[in-house]
Amino acid sequence: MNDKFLKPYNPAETESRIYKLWEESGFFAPEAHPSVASAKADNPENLPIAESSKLKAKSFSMVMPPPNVTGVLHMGHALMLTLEDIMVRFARMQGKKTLWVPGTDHAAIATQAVVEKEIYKKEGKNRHDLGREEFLKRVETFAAQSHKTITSQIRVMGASCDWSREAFTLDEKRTEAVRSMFKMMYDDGLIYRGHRIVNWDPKGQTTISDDEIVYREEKTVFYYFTYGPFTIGTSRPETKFGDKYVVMHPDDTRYAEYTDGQKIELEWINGPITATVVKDTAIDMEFGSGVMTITPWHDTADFEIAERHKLDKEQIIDERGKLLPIAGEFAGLKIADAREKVVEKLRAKGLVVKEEPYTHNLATAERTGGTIEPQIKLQWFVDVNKPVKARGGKTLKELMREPVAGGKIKIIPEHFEKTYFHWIDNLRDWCISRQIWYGHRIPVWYKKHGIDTEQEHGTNTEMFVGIEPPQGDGWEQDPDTLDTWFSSGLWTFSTLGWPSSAETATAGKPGPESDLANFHPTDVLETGYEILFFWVARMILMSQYALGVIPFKTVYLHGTVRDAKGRKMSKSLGNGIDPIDIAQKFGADAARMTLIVGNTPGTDMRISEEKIRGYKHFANKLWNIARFILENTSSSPSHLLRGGIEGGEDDAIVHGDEKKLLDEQQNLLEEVTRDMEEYRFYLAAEKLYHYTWHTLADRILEESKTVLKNGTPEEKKRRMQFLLHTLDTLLKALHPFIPFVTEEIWGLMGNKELLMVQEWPVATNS
RNA sequence: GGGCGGUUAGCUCAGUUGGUAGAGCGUCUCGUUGACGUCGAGAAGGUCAGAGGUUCGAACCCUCUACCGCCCACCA
Repeated sequence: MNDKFLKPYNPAETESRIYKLWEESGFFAPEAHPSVASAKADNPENLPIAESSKLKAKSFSMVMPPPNVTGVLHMGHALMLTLEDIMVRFARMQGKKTLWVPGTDHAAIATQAVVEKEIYKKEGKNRHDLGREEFLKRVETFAAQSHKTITSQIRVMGASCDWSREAFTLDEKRTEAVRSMFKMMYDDGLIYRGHRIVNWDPKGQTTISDDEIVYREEKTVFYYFTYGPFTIGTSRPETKFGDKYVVMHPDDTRYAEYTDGQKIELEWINGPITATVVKDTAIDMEFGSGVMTITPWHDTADFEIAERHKLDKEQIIDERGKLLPIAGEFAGLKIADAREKVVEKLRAKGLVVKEEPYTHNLATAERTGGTIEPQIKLQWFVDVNKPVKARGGKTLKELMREPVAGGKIKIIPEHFEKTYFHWIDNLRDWCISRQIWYGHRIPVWYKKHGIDTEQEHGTNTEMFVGIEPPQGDGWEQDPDTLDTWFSSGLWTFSTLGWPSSAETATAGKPGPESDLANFHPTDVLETGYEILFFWVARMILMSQYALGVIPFKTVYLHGTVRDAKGRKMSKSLGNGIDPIDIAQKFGADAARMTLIVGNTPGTDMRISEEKIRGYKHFANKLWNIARFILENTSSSPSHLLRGGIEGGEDDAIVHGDEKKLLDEQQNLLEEVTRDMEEYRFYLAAEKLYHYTWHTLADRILEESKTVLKNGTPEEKKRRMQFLLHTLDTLLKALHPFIPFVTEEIWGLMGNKELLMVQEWPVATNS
């Protein structure tokens, strides 16, 4: 027996050494990367398991949700890595050709916001002070540093991913993919440019998507003003300057005497105006006075009414949140200041009817906290309702909905499918342009042939959409960048060689030897439920559209990791538990076990250091079990003892007590295997934990003490065979969950091959 | 306003197709230092949120109610 067993298990001394061993073995890579002829990554056929397994031809693939290069990993990442690594190690031990592609996400707006904040804090400068080029340099430096930290942290957690295929959402290959996709969608008429009302974040100076909005409850005042013969209600007096349409429901008997299109002279904020009556069913007769004026430039609902009736739209507020000249004496004022002053003036004019307290939800930007000010802007959109010829005339919405509705994609837990459908059914066109600098610049170039009347590009501008910049002089690239989810939507196939591998193929089918052919669709997509819409839906959209296939067969959604009190872990609360810290203190195995046991999919979980400490003890318990077994079997030649279990000349073990114990063990393993195949890792882990501690250690080892002391030579031998066999088996079964300590023990037992590529102890169907 | 989830032992949570409730931690008692930087044996502790229904039988299925949480939403 190795002397190491005389001391308690020491994860800190063990884990990094073991990871290195794995990484250098080349077994993380299922086969040579098409573009990398690394000596370490070209030996899949040497996988001991691949030789013997009937499942040799099967593959298992998964892409890692790329962590944002905004800093460091948190517990949520640790959970993700653990779950995925369990699936991957399980598949590998089943003899499947297993690929797990790691990567990181440039996370456009999130990363830019972090760097901007940092620069402002240190130097008091904003990005415009630095200029685009210099600023991007800073972001890239930060991202590179962050990338380095993150990839080393992924290793700490024990993730057995294929580093030879690592990707970044903003690297060269992914850029090619993004541009190809943009062009493809543009050529299909799915991407268009238009004046639409968008969510403008005055603080971040950019457009954001509907999904990046968070609503905050705000107490304000609801005003009733006299507007000619009407009383109108509003919570936003400062936008009312341009209001020249007064809208009511066509069925409202109170206003039956007014007709659609009727002109009315009335006194308003800055003097007399002519208002036009509009009848529209969007009006809620019950709310306020049943009459409102509209501000199409700064309100989504108003914009839609204006579109329906072809009304004029005027901008009242500028991009910085200040009033424009249309506001007369109030021009240049900030919204908050203007509000009071406008009310004051109206009050002086005797036009204020009443004021009442009012609570509503204020839209704010998730990243910057700025109050969203809707604006009409020229933006790029993805049309989700336009039939796609190449896909049988189905719309993107339908392409997203169908595979989930038809069961081709299974979401775990199932109830999220409802949420998914609800989201899709309410989906509007996706605004993909962002006025930020960090990200994929929109692959569109403009050339002016004259002066346009508008500040933006108009009819005198030629436009070029392509993968490479156009030839010739005078072309200028669109200054905007793409929504980060546009590039992450391609992740399942942009990481597997699309579009270049697709080009070499015929009839739209990827070349036979490419990663795309071998590994796409991927098997599982594992991620947090909070990005079901952002990401999962977009991946389905992109893959269904571009390749005509689903991106993955199963979506496993995990919950949020919370602190012991159930609060979200956050920097501002300072209640975060650093997974790397934990791994150093208790071992990555302990952290993994804590994150898995009892953690059902889609449900939030709480963790605390005490919990993790408990699982550190588990690793040590296993360590001592091994020590006991090795100590008590070392007197006999181990090859003799091991031979017995498989039958052979000496099949003593299948008799007597050991037979019962073996059956019990086999039943447990079959149950665990079923749990693994059906994604109940929380149960599998718990059952193995329980068996190890309370069946093997507490019961079997205790009984064995007597047998080994007082039994006949035959009984002793049988018992030793059983114990060694059990240790072998249990190490294999526990390996996906606690890979480090099991690999370490396995090695100390004198095994030459790595545990990570041993065959799973139970035959499986999948 | 719409949708979804939760409510099970002091705490954190399981309970896979309905068969009179389980784990971890904690608490209490006893025992252990020749596998165990400790471990073991045992104990206490739950009318499974409430009400009604289906069933031979319900934590689990159906209806309603209460409370908590989350997501979505353009009521000016």
